[in-house]
Amino acid sequence: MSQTVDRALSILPLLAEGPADLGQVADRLDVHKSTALRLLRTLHEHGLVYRQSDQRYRLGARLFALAQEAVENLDVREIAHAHLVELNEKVGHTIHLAVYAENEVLYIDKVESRYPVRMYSRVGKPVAITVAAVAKLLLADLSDAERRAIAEKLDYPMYTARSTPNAAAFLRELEKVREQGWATDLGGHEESINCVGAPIRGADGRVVAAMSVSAPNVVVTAEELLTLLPLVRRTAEAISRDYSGTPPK
Amino acid sequence: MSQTVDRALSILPLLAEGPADLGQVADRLDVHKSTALRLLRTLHEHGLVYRQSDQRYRLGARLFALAQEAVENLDVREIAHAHLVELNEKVGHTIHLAVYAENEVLYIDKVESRYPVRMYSRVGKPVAITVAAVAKLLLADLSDAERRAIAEKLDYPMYTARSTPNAAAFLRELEKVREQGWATDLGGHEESINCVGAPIRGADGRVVAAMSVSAPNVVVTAEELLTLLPLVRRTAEAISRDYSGTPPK
DNA sequence: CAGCCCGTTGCACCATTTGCAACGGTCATT
DNA sequence: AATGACCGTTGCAAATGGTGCAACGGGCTG
Repeated sequence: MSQTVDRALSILPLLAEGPADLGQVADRLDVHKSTALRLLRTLHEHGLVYRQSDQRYRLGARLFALAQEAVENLDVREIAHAHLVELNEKVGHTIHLAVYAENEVLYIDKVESRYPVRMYSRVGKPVAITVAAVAKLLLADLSDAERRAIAEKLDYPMYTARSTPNAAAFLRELEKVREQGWATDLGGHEESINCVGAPIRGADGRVVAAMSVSAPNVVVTAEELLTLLPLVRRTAEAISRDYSGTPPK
Repeated sequence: MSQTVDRALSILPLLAEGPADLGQVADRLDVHKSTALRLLRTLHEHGLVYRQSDQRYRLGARLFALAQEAVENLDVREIAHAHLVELNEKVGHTIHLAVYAENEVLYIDKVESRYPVRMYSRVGKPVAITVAAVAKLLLADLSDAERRAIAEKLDYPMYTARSTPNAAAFLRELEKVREQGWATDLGGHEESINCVGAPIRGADGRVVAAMSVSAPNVVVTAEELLTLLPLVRRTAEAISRDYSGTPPK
């Protein structure tokens, strides 16, 4: 809608591919060098772009700060965190929290091992959306039409032999997840890793986030992991209650 | 330099503070609502901004993708990664890799436990710059003037009793690190956690990155951790050699 | 030393953006 | 129910701000 801003922002994904010099940026944008220069300068002032020693431009550090802050003020995350830590203390395994936004599934919190180090793993990346338990939970809640539309647009990489192979299988899986109210990923992403997950719902019953417990085969078998399901579900429900408890002020 | 882009980008840090509606954005930018609307729309199209159900705007998911990709094509990171994994297999503890850019110290890689999950911990945040071993290494390499300028601008939060208390102490510590060519953080950030770190240098001898090994007291004492120093330094040197080996093409 | 390439600057023109005013919807008040 | 306030949205005319051009200067190569 705004040509100038549009051009400026187009520089970012371009630089995401790798550093580029002024000429390259101007070419790719199809504008005059002087125009590209001014846009880059503005981006630079805001720290979104950074000039390395060979004069080429690269993405800047401010992006991290922004991404970080974006995740920090997600209210679900804040409310859920204490519960996740508590669950982690009980079961010891890795806990993930994820949301669905704008066609992407994002991990927004993770609790691992004893000391709570936050990790935004693969954030923004094609997050194994076809196999991850949390992804299934989040997508399962969408309308029929949406699910189908998304399922068809996706790729179905065979991470392992147990990965979801195609759209039809994925839709069936989503249907199942929708009905049973929980989801698993049994070696669908990495052969030796299993997950169990449950949805977190807002006051209106819609799924606002999803959580999962992951553990490698060598520590607990898939069957043993499944015995944690009631606990996981109870935790998810506790978070849901907390979350819908105080109406958004 | 470009007013329109400047205004658009100013919206991002503004939204980082929390979601805001059109009116608030327009006020803060000191422009007409219709102007703010157009800017937000453009940001939205690029996925940097996202509209939540109550019509307010928040930071978008694309920011994560960009931050992710930004870190992915840092060449030091790529070169170092294999070495870090190898070291991790030997010592078992958590390994960090960090760089200094634009007045910030950023973690750009981490290897923890057996399966290599990447984590960008506290990326973009005030990274305990006054106590972390990697931060000391990176800052120690700056010029005298730069070090002093930075040291005076910093805050010195007392995370623990062993945190660096003030600028003078920090400068002394940097001097020491500079001379000995390695650094530690002995309970300066979290009481029970110690780190040893070493610098990674480019062909010109300047420090381009820093790495560290962290372990909790309960697993190894500080003295035991220090016995790893030669190994850490050798790894850092190996990375330095790899890094300066092929001149930037 | 000449030639080339790249980043940079000042300038004049005109496309783009801007603020305005007016519309329509939602919500709270009376 | 009706009124009024508030917020997001749109079309338009004015002019500000962005654009491409041409020219400069510095670094590198032949």
